[in-house]
Amino acid sequence: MGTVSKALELLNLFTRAQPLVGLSELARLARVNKATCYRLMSELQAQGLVEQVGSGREYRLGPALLRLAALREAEVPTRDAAMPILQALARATGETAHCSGLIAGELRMLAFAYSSAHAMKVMMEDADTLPFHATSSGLAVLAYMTPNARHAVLSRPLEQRTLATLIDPAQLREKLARVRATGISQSAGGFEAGVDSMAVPLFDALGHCSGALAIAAPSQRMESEHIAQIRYELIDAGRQLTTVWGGCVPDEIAQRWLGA
Amino acid sequence: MGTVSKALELLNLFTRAQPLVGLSELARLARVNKATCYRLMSELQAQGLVEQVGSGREYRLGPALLRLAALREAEVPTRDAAMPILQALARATGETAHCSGLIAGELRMLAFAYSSAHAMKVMMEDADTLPFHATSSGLAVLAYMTPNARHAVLSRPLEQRTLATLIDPAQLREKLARVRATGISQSAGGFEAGVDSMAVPLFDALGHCSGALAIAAPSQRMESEHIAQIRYELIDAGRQLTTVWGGCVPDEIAQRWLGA
DNA sequence: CTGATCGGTTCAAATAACGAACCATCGGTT
DNA sequence: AACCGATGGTTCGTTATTTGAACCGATCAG
Repeated sequence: MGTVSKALELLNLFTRAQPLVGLSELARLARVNKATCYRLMSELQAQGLVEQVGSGREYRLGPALLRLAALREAEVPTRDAAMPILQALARATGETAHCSGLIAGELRMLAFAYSSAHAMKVMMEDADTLPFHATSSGLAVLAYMTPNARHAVLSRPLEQRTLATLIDPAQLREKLARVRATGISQSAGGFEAGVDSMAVPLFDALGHCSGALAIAAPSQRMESEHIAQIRYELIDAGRQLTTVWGGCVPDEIAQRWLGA
Repeated sequence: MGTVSKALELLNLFTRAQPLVGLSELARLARVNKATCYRLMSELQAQGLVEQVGSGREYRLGPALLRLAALREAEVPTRDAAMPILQALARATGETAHCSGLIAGELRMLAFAYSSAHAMKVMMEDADTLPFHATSSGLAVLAYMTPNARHAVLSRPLEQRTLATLIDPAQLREKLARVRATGISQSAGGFEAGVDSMAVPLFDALGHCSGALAIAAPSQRMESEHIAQIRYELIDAGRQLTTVWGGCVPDEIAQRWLGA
C-alpha cells in the first residue's frame, strides 16, 4: 500500500461518533508510527482536507472537502437525485428510508429521509459505514457482488453486533442465496435490536451492483401486510434510483422483482 | 513536497469548466510524469476520491467525497449556516450573494444565493477558485492577510483577466490600504467586464481573516444609493456570518464598519 | 499503411518515507 | 514539588518506495 493510500485511510478514521481525533490516537487507530502519522496529517492539512482545532490540537475533517464534494455533486448529482426518491419512499411507507453506495470496498451511507407518520422511527446517521453482514443493505449488495469480492468480505472476521447478527459465513451464504432468489433482502435486528430492515440493490451503467436502497423500521411494525407494501415500494423506488443514477437493472433482477 | 501533496494537488485540477480529465492531460497540467500520475490516480481511485468513467477512461471526482463532506458539514455546518444569511442578503440587496473561504492558500467559493429581483443577475459557479487580485472577495481577504502571505500572493505573476484588472503590485497595495481604511472592498469589472462587486472579510475565532462575503452585480446597477445599501447589508451579513461560523470580528474592523 | 495519440506497464536509480528515540509541555497524583 | 503518563512535535540514519525514460498495445485520422 502506497503512502497516499495510507494518508487517505486516515481520513476514514473520522466518524460521526468521533469527529475529533488527536495525533496519538489517530496513529494508534491507523496502526502507523506517530511520526509517520504526523507527516501524513501535515500534508492533508496543507491541502485543507483536515484542520487542527483547539488547544488539544486535535484534527477534524477540513473545508477543502466541501469544495470537492460540491464539484462532484455538480458533475454527478448523486445526493440531489436521490433525495426526492428517498422522501417519496419514506412518505409512501411511513418509515425511514436510506441509500448507500459501494465506495472503496465499503458500504457507506449517502442520504436518508424520515417519514412523519410515526413518532417512533429509526434515526439514521449518514456518512457512516454499514457492515455488510449485519444490515439488509449490506446483504443486498453482498448478494450481487462478484464472487471474489463476496469471498473477501465473508472471510474477514465478522462483528457480532447483536444476538441476532449472523456471523457464520455458511449461514450467510445461504441467506444470500435467498436474497438472490427474490431480489430483495431482509434483516431482523442484526444491526440493532428491535430494528428490522429491507433493501434492494442498486446498479451502475454496466449492471454491477453499486449500492443499496433500504427501509428501516421498528420490528413490531413489521407485519406481513406492511412488509408486502414496503417490498412493493422499495422495488419501485429502487428501479427509479438506479435509473436516475444512470444505471440499469440487469434483466435477471428485473424478473425477480416482477415475480415478487 | 511529499507524495501525498502531489496526489492531492491532482484533485484541484478538476474544475467546473473541466470536470473530466484524462491521464495524459492530468499529468501535463500537474507537471508530473505520466507514470507517476497514473500511480497517484490509482491510489486516489482505490479510496474513491476519483473514479474513471466511459470509454476514454477519463477521471472525475469520486463518491467518497460526498461522505467526507457530509461528515465535515455535520461537525462544522459551514454551508448550512451560511445559506440563510446568503439568501437574506441576496433578497435585501436584490443581487447575487456569495461567500468564499481561504483553503490551502487559495480562495474558494463555498456557497451562493440569487435574488429574484432582476432578470439580469450575475450567475455564479460555486466550487471554483477566486483570483485574489481580480475580485472584491480576494481583495478583502488580501487586505487582512498576514504581510508574508500577502507578499507571497502579490509576488506571483497576476493574470490580466479584463482590461480593468489591476496587476501592478504597487497599485494593488494602494488599493488594499483603502480597503483597510473602510473595512470593505470594491472591484469594478476586474473579474469579468460589466460585473462589479463588493466584499467584506470574514474572521475565524482567533480574529484571522478566513474568507469573504460578497455581492456581485451588473455595473450599470451600481449607483451610489444602491452601493450604500449594499455596503450596509454586507457589513451586517458579514458580522452575522463571522458569528455563526464561530469567529469574531477584530475590534479594529468593527470600528471601521461603524464609521462607514 | 503511417504516425500520433491514448491508457497502462516495466525496472534500475534516486529520493522520499520510515520509525526509534528524543524534547517540551500539559494535568493529575502522590 | 517531584513525579508520572500522557500529549504534540522533531530529528536522523536506514530502508524501502517513488520516480521517469522507455516501452507496449490499442485506437483513431489521414
